[in-house]
Amino acid sequence: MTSDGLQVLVIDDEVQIRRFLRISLEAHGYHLHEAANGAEGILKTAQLRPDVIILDMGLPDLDGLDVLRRIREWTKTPVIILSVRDSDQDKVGALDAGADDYLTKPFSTDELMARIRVAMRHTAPKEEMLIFKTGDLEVDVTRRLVTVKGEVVKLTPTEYALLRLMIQHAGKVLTHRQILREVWGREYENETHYLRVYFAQLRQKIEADPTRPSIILTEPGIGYRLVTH
Amino acid sequence: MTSDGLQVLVIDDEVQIRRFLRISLEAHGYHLHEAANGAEGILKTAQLRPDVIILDMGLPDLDGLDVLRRIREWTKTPVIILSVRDSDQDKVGALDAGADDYLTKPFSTDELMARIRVAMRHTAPKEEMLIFKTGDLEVDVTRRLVTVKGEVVKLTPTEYALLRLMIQHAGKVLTHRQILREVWGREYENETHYLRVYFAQLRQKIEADPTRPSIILTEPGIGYRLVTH
DNA sequence: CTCTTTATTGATACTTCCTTGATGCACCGC
DNA sequence: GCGGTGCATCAAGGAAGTATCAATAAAGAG
Repeated sequence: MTSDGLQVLVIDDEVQIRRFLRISLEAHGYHLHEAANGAEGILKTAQLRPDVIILDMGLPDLDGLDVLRRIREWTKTPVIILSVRDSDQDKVGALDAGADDYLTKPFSTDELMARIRVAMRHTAPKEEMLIFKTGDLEVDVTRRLVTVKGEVVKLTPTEYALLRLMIQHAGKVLTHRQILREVWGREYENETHYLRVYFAQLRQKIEADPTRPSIILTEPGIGYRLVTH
Repeated sequence: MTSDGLQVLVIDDEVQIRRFLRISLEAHGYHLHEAANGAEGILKTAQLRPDVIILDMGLPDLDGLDVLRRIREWTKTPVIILSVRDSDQDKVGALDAGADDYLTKPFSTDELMARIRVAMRHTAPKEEMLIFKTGDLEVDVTRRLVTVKGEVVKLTPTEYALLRLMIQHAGKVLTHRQILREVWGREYENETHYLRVYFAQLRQKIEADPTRPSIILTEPGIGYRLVTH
């Protein structure tokens, strides 16, 4: 379970609860933000775009339900309610107002963590097609598929890493040093011969006329550059 | 809130509970289906494609968790767990196995209804691939049935898990690491030898010419890819 | 418990890729 | 011209990765 970098916003006025949640959440690899009242919670939701919101119903300024409704006006970010109130009315009201879950205090850390994971699952991982194109070359980064004029081209791991790096910095000149460091590692910084060999191989595979490169250009004495059309 | 025509499948062996739920759910406009044990539940899930499943953990034939896992092999239909057990372990186990919610008996009708509505909100209107085809290969994930040129092929549990993973990410390259982590577990991440053995076996069973694979391709130094024709 | 199936481990032949050196070309200053 | 520098290309040997067979250990069915 890799929860690294996932942002959680806790909206709760009680310092102890926030501290408690900070310890638990950070132990599980989440990144935590805090808001001590409803207005701040709404503001930070808009600013930070968290992946999950944990909302206490008992806030000093606004009613928890109002906060939830304000948030639901423009985002579907999962909201997990914490509350001391255990009545059906409260639960149904919150859930129908757009909450994704409702936990009654006192709650167990493990259960909260599990329910956060459930909420995370519901945020659909938007799988966008990352396809880079220039001239006849097409690189589908999500599938690791390279085609030239529609024909699939087989690249070795190193060749692909090289092309990938050039695409990542398309248009910019990358120095010999930078390329060697990124693809081979710091200790290969002076092996400029590798570059000659591999750029030659790469051009052989992706350039229409390898002797007259149109995609990856040589910047003599500096490095290489992948052009964007 | 129009819940007309929405299909709910209740998997529970207790007649009283089923009757109770029938009354409550039909009063709210849902259409209810019943299954009295785990096997029937799995079968009806595949046949009826309900919009929500209510699953009791205490079934006569199978463990509720096993039923959940079987269902989760091929569909993301929301599952709400009912259970007499209230421990963190049970809750966390079920939620991490793919459940969307967990209610402890006795529960209130209103809360269950509200949580069903939440589950309904989460149903993404997305097309699921229940039978995967490529070339001569056909895999029915709801029945765990694999055929090549119409002939049924017997796969071991591990072989099937491997094939299913590849299908789930059809077209993409899966790294050795990813495959090992998903099929065998995190602690097997470096046992690349397993991949060799099992992909060889799998190809023996599903490829027309195992020496010249056309379905599962090797990406040397990276991993494997299942092609989509 | 015995028999059957499946998982794991080892050995070996094979393929692909990386690394390295040799060679030729182009450009520049002297 | 001449020698130097940087770049492109080719090819060979070794290193790393892969396919396959087979034997043993472990797990599951009856």
